[in-house]
Amino acid sequence: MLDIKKMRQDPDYFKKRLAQRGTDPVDLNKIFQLDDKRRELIKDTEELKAKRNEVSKQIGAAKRNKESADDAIAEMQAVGDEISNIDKELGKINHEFQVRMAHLPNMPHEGIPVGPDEDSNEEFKKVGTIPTFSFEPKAHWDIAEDLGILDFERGAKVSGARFVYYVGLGAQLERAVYNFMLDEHMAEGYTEILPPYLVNDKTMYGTGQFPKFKEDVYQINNEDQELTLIPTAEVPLTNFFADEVIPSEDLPVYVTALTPSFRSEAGSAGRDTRGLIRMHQFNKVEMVKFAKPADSYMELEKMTANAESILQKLGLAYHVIKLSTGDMGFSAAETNDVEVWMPEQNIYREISSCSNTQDFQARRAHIQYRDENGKLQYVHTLNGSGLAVGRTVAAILENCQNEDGTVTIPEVLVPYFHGITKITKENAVPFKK
RNA sequence: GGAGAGUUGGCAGAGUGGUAAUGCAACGGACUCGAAAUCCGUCGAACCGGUUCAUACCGGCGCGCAGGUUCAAAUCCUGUACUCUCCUCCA
Repeated sequence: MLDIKKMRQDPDYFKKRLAQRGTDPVDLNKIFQLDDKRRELIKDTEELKAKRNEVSKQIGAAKRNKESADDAIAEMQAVGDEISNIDKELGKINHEFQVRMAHLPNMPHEGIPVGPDEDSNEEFKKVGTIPTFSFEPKAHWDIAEDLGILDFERGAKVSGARFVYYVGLGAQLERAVYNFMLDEHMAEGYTEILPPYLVNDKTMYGTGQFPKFKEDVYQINNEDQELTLIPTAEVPLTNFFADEVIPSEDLPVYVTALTPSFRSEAGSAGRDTRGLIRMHQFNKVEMVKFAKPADSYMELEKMTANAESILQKLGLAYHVIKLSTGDMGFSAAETNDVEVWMPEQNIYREISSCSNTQDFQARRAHIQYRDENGKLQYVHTLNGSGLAVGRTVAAILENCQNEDGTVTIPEVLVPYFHGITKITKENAVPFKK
């Protein structure tokens, strides 16, 4: 949620910057109109309420003295009607104002690339050596199905498209990868959390998924209760401190969690239909930070480095790009995407997205701290994947494949993989005799 | 799932229709070499609107939340969330 007071001070700047993310300036004009009307009505009703409070006090005094107050009461009846009329209209205006405000995306941070879509993103870092193969590298789904460690057919049988079974060393590899990631983040000062996977609407609103992006999620209706399957651990992690004041000596707070993420992928029909890249359910290790405003951009760089460090230790090539105004998510002010090299397609694929939302989510979820003067301020919240686990497994399978169809396990994962160094047809699925 | 109790300021805690006692804490001052104790004073979150460069001041709102009744609601009515206790069930 943006700050209407700041918007009022420089409407043209807000119009210009939000237009760069695709918001029609007409929407802003409507909001400013509503804000004017709103404040006018507030002034009117508050004046009447002040009068009513005044006279009611006199009525009270008169009654105590056993004097008649009938005239004043009659007068206040009329005032009361007027108040309730104005309040009714104010309620409508306010509601529309709030709804429109809630649909406005965050302001882009100064200095990030300006452009309508992903073509304007800027690569600013390239790390690792892109592997070369003496044979034609296979896609991870072919490698995995040949080994029997991923079963997309049975996933479809039991749940539908974009669901999968990990089997044997496939399941163990997934577990090795996320345990490795969690340990790495803990060493960097993150506190591990195991959050709820079902959250209420208020929580979804707090991080900015609602009201605008309801079609992207799975919802559960159980009698009178409506809950949403989390599309990312960012939602329960960021809302951990919702409606709270974080003691300033605790800042910055770093938390991390492994959770499944559930996404309906409405609108992605036909994209990435094979493999682990785009599933309705996938595991992700998420990092979330609560920071003082002055530190938040330094924290964003550190968080991006935490995500990168996982790939470095796994020996995977990647690059980092700064998302343009047109490609950023709704709540973000600035976003770094980390993309890992996928040999079969010969492209980098997103494996982490690290964002600073500044006070955008904190305003929605009411997450504050006290500054040096004891005044309440909104914290800045950051979130980033560290990393998408399924996509990491896919990247390992493709980058570490051998000509004979086996997969060599990155050294750092071996201790997390019961000492196994290679997935072969023989050890992949223990029940296969 | 059933029954009961509760939710008031940073904390404790009164308040059954007349506009939020009191105590602690906090802040300022006096006393003191300084501190403690004591005394005096200030302060009732956050939020919203207005005047102001700002400090500040005025007003609204404010007793879990949302409605309702009333000239007036912490107080009465309806709904609802959460916490606690007991019973029941359960991995």
